[in-house]
Amino acid sequence: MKVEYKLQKKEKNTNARLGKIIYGDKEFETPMFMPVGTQATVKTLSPEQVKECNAGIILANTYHLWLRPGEDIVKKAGGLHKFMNYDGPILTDSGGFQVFSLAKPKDISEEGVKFKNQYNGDSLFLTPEKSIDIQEKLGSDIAICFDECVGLPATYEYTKSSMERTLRWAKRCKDAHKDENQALFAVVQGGESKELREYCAKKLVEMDFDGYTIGGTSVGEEKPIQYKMVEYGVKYLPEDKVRYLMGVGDPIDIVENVIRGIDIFDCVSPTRLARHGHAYTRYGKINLKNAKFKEDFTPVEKDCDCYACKHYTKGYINHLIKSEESFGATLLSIHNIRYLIRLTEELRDAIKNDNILEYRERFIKDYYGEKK
RNA sequence: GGAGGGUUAGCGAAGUGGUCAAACGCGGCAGACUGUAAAUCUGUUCCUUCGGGUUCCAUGGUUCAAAUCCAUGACCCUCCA
Repeated sequence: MKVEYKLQKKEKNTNARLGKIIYGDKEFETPMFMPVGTQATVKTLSPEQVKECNAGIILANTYHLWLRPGEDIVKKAGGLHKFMNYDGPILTDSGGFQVFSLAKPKDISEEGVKFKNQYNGDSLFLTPEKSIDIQEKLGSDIAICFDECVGLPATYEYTKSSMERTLRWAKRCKDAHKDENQALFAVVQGGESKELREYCAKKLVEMDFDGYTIGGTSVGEEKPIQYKMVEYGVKYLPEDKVRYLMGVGDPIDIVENVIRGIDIFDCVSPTRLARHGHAYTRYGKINLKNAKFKEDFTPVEKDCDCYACKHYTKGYINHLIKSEESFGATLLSIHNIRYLIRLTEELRDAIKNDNILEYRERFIKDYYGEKK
């Protein structure tokens, strides 16, 4: 089902925006956080648990589902929604991040990117057309143009030529894309360069996509650089189209980038950190594996409304994580996802009240201040 | 009663004269993690006032030097009576 974006309100003092994603008869407010479910599952959670966190869109991955179980099988199953039993909107990433995380520079050509199947060693070749074909077969609601996510540091020359190729790939994706029920978003690249980011954004807007994403961040850059990349990327994007910052999910980064005009975020960290025993809290990140929590029979966060905080204690979760019981990862994933979604809910309120700068100040004081 | 084998750090287990404060695994204690090659990875784990000190069942011995060789004892395991 094709999603639609409506801008509702702009915050008075910043570029922050309140909007909504319309999905059939359902509506989801933005800014929003999308939980990541790479392999057609948000790791350790059932779709019911994901929804209980008040999640809207979730993200799945073209590359992984291409390799396993294969897009034809998902299609045969009735599409991604039926396959994984999720009736909310689903976005598929194009495999562009895997160009960064899995492929070597020599594997990338104008035509596409060579991969080695990690499960059986087969040679694989992903192209813009192939990525779109897979995403159409998967039946996601939002497809992403195949891009190259460039790691940092990178030379200006490489960043420029890669970005130009990403633009050509975006055109090929648009030409290949046929499914009218599926939205297609394009990725702004251009590394740390103002000139390249702005150029890329303008060119993509000329091609006219359903939404735009800022890519090439969350690759290990310093925070101020990330914020600049977003500012450059967002500047020439149309107001009536949704803006998604790919891979970003550190709480402070969500606050800072909402202020800069981002509507959607995704990040693996709430679920990965959960599996590794960490929890986000208003007063910073805590490691539930630490011995000091063994006899702490209070919830992870006392005023959190998530299932884990309503029913379980730090001491119990410490026990589960130390015993490698998967329920520990489930509880912390629920908490961390709910934490980030709650953060976006608070940011939406701040936009409604035109006091997002005050919100940021309070957030930083709490999150990075003296630990309680 | 006889014949073998064994006892090493919190646990399991290497090491069989010097390069051994002693591999490795587990456990413990910490740390990292940003469009998921990640329920993974890294550090650390006898004591220390960082000079050093005290270890490899116990005691005695051989040797310049012993976890390693010898003697005796304790305990454990297997087999034979």
